[in-house]
Amino acid sequence: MLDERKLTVLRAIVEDYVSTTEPVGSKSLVDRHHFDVSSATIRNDMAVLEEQGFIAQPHTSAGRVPTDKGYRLFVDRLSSVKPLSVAERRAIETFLGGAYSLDDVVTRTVRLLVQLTRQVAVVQYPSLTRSAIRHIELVPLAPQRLLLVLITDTGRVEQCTVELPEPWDDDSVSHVRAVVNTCLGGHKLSDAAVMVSDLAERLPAGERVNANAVLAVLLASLVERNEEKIVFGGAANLAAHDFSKGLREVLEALEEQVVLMRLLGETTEPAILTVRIGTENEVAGLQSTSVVSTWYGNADQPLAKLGVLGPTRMDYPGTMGAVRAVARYVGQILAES
Amino acid sequence: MLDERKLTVLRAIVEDYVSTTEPVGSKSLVDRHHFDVSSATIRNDMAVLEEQGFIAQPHTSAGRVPTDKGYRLFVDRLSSVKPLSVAERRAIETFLGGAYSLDDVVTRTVRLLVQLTRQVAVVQYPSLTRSAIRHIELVPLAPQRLLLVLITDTGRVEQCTVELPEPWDDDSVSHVRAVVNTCLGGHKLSDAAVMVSDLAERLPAGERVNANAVLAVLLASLVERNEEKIVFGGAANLAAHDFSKGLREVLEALEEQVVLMRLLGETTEPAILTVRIGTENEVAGLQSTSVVSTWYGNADQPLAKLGVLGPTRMDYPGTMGAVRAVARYVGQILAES
DNA sequence: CCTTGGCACTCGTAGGTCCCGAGTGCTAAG
DNA sequence: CTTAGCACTCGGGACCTACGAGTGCCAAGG
Repeated sequence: MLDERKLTVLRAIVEDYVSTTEPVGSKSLVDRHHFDVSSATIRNDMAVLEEQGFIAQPHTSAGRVPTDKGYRLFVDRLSSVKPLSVAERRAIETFLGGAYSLDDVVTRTVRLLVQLTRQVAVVQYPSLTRSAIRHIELVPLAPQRLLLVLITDTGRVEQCTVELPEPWDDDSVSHVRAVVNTCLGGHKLSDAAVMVSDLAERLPAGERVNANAVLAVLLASLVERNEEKIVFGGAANLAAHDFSKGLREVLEALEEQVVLMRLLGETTEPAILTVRIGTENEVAGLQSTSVVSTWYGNADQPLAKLGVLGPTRMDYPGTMGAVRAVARYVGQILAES
Repeated sequence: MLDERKLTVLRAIVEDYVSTTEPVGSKSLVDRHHFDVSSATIRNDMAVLEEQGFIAQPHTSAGRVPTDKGYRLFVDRLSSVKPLSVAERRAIETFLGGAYSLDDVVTRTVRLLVQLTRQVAVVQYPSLTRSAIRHIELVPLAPQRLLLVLITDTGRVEQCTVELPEPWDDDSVSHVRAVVNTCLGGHKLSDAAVMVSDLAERLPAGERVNANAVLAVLLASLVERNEEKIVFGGAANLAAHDFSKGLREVLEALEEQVVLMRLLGETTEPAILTVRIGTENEVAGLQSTSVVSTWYGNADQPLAKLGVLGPTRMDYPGTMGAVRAVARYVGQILAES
């Protein structure tokens, strides 16, 4: 139903519109891309494309603009991910290589994506439950209060104060700390729950009450509350693309943790780029934006997701290239540490 | 040179303009505030106020708008900080009371300020150098690499990986950890530098090389790099106030750590509210905004600064009230833990 | 010297009209 | 199926006008 040329026309429309921001007409189309047919023929093709819902005209007598469905077809069949230049790759490598902690890696990743795509970047911290316990530290604050610090193998450091049912001396704390670390160290946080009963048996009765309180907080509050940690950057780039009215709406959505999570939530398989275009996006207020996202981490062990958000009129091949490249490097960097 | 009534007129102009967003004329002024003089008299007063540079007219024949100088006079002499309502105070108390970690306190503080003022909130983490060392943890990652975790009495937890000149076994690590903590624990980070030489003497020669590497990183990199940590929120509120052109500029500035720091940098004395209006602000790109900021922490021991940023046309008394109240509660919350 | 009513003047905004041109759809011929 | 030709549409810019809020000034009165 759509012959080769019509697809080429659609691709040309998308490319022109993305680069000029203006509805593209049949005439300028034949000029810019040297089609060997006349503008009238292109007009006929465009009529068909419009009938099928791939393009639309904003005003009766203006050029055509791609619809979400049109972008979808473009992304699926008419374009390929654009690899980064050598210079860009080297820039990523050196920039991310200089990171000295997980926080730093994440912050730099956001800035990198913002820089490369000139859009909004969203990066999730490695999932807690998918991480393994590297160390658990208990720092006494008061007789019945201590600071619980969890360090994972992915570099996350989460803290939480715990109120104890009974007073505790330093020796008990040290002992429990040692036992907890030998028992749970190296295990995934998602598996830790089942090992707790086992752990309690190794402790003298006098230490169990408090130890249980600590473990309860560790598994219930600390992990649950911090499981999803996510940051974004590049909001200034939204102001450039004229979002007409929606800017405030978009900014509001971005500042909601929950929304950000849902934004990346649909990212399905690891190592695959997910693209959600306009209304495909379920989040209200972001239906005039597109999201390109993917997992990062080792192929066999995905850690979390990252992505880029911009107007539906975005450079998909370029954005996809940047997201893919950055995700790979981040996975690499984190695997080393 | 400015009699009582002229000041009242200025106050009325500021208040009207802030609430209506529209230039205010002599006629509407006498209506809204029941002056017992005619509009002609007010006009004369306004002419004087304009001559002195406190107000200006956007177009030849429009009402008057306060200048930065006008706002300055208003803040200094014509208004007083507006205390929060009882309901608001209670809301602050319960909301901040539920925080379980420093990160959480800071995040909640930002959201609170955004909520209360409907503007942009900026909150600094407690200064590292002003904090005392509560605990230092060394987690071996590899024979020649370990993770250094610093926990301060203000609840900050900073991490950093350290490359060691020589391989280290677990016993050495434990020993050094113990010595470091007994020597440095409880001392201010700003004082820690001088104690390091003392510390080295307590260690066997074989452990000194690595211990020195760790301490160097602790004092040089970790503290320095993270000394200033600062977050903001409420960017969506900028979109509401029409910043005409400058929105992008403002957003860009806010995303720069350095700029944020300079923004609060001028906040002078603890317990005093600092207000910087429009061009008083040195940061380029934020010269059409005002900043209300203050220190938080105990009166005798300020921890860091927080503030609110908005258009010069802002509700100063209300904003100042919110900033002051929130700063007090945050100081209180952090003092407890 | 301050206040006030009166009045002419300014000028930005809103609404209306006109024209241009890009872009379209249709038709008839190749 | 392609193409040239042509009538048609309609958004946007240029231009104009009327309106009215708001001003500055002046001369008279307290």
